[in-house]
Amino acid sequence: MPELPEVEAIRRQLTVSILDRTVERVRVHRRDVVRDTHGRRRGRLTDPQLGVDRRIRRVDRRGKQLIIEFDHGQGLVIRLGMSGRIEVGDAGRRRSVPPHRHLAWTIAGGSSRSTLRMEFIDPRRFGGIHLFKSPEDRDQRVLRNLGPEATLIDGKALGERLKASRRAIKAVLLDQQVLAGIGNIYADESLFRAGIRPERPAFDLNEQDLERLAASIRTTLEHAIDAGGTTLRDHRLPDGSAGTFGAGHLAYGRSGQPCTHCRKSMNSGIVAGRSTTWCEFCQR
DNA sequence: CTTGCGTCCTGCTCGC
DNA sequence: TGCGAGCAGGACGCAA
Repeated sequence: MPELPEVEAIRRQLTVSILDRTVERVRVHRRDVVRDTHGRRRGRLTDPQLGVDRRIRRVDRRGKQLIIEFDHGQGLVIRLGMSGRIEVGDAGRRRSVPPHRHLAWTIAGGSSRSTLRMEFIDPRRFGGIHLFKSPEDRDQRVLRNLGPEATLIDGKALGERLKASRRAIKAVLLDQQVLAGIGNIYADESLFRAGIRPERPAFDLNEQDLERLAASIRTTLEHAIDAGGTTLRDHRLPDGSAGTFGAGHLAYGRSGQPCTHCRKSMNSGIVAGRSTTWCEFCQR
């Protein structure tokens, strides 16, 4: 589930807990979730690559990927896939090991703070961790094909990205090369809020449509970030709390329920190969 | 260039 | 109550 808002909410919490702290050790419980700098799943993994004895100097995000950079320039690009999450807690506190925990970092607390444990957990394993050896390596290799951040898009830039595409607008919004960060939930939410049908060909949108769509993408994502994202099932913030934006959904998951605008029943079907919910009357 | 499909996985929900 | 089918936030690769 993690789309941009979920990952950004995770990033903000992580910044508070782990930024500027030093990694003491790492345990790899499932090495095939990690891709080394050659993109291989079974290459050698070394402590320095995973940040041991290094200070965490940046916690960033690009689209749906979380980025942790250490003070020697190496770092991790974490993709959460469908079911991935990052958990951070007090290392001293004993508790049962969560199932599907693939990596665990122990992070020093410094003079007056407690030692932390940060874990990567991903039951379905659609997610994974890509190692990079420098910020340039990260941008050129791991994050190469990502479009501009969805939070920053405006109507003009969106129009340029769509060009004369005949693809359904929803398919285009889901394409990370066009726009980075939108997934199935926020595609439906943004299109509903902009009053645009998901199956409409991208080239059919005029300037005004594009402005409305770009604006609804930005505001929908902002509100979702502030709510900690949407927790349908798996998404959790690092401290274990859930995102509450689900209560604010106007489209996603509301099939058969009344449209919040015209009160008629919301439609659903498959668009761009994904389950899609929209209002037949309010979206044109 | 497109779309449409299957694939990678686990686990939850629904209908019989 | 039990069991299997279907479906899920994502992203690839392949065939047509």
